[in-house]
Amino acid sequence: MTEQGFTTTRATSIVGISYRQLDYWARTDLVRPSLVDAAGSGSRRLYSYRDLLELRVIKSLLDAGIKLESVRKAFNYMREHMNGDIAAAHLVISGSDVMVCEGGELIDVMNRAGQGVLVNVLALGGVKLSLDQQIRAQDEQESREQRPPTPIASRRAV
Amino acid sequence: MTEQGFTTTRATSIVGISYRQLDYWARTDLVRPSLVDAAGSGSRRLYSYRDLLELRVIKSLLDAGIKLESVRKAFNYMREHMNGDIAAAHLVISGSDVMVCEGGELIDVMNRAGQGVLVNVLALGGVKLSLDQQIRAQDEQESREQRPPTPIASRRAV
DNA sequence: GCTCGTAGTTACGCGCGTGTCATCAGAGCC
DNA sequence: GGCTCTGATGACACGCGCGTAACTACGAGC
Repeated sequence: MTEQGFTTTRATSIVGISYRQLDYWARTDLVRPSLVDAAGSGSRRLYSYRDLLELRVIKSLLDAGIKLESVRKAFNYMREHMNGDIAAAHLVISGSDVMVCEGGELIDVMNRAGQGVLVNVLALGGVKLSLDQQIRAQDEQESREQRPPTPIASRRAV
Repeated sequence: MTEQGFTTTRATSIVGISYRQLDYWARTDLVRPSLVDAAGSGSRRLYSYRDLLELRVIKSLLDAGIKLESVRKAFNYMREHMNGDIAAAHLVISGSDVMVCEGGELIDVMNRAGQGVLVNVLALGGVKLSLDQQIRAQDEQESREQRPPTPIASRRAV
């Protein structure tokens, strides 16, 4: 199921960002497609599920009002310190520090917030859930659009 | 003590931002000096202690990588919902929601983070503390510079 | 080999400041 | 009062980051 990888257009609609934004992020090394990278005009990028997860996390951070510059720093760190089990972890950003930690350590982190430093917390499990949900929704919609003949008419309505 | 209000230059050195930044914030209505606002070229702004507190909070948010746009929204809300006892409160920003709440409710907030939404937490007490500390430090330095004769020589060194 | 869709590229806009200079209020001096 | 001196405000142009619009170029699949 879910054929190998995601094209840029599928990625944009699943993650909820524009093509230009995704393109810009790829060019500026924020998230490069890990399956197939672009190789000159006319080639096609191909994103992995993991890539989508990262893209979704980034979108969450941006939506929460974090500057892209901070996001870049956070991901430079995250890429080195993530060993698989994303689901239960929390991403914590505090000033220039970034951490990925489990629920228990969270209380710890909150104490650091006492010093007058702002702390950002994002549960990665929740992000993964909503991403999966979105992928399923898109799959359904696509098969609904392709199987019943309802042919060109619906396309022209746009 | 601490004569009535703070001039812009004192405010910048206490809060730790540039004059142009403070000026920009005043012009764009982020933080206006509540004691004396500018009244044409040549006039002088005068900031209250409360203003400095706000400025410091804003700096904390920016240092943590929050976009100024989000900061503006947060303050529009905060100004309506702050009734004095800042010390024990936490400022919480989550997506487009802003809250000011006490320690107990924090656990509650952390649960919201489970949904895959990012949560920003800032302890206002800590901010106040470090602000007071900074003001004292500046006061001391100033009296050290003015009392002992060590006259023009030290100024020329610049 | 032709079309379609994606990548590449350039110019542009907006937000957030910064550099710079003219302008002007107020303090101090005469 | 009139004068200069100081230093803050106003204003305007500019730079950087983050995209977007619009157009070109090119590869893949029919």
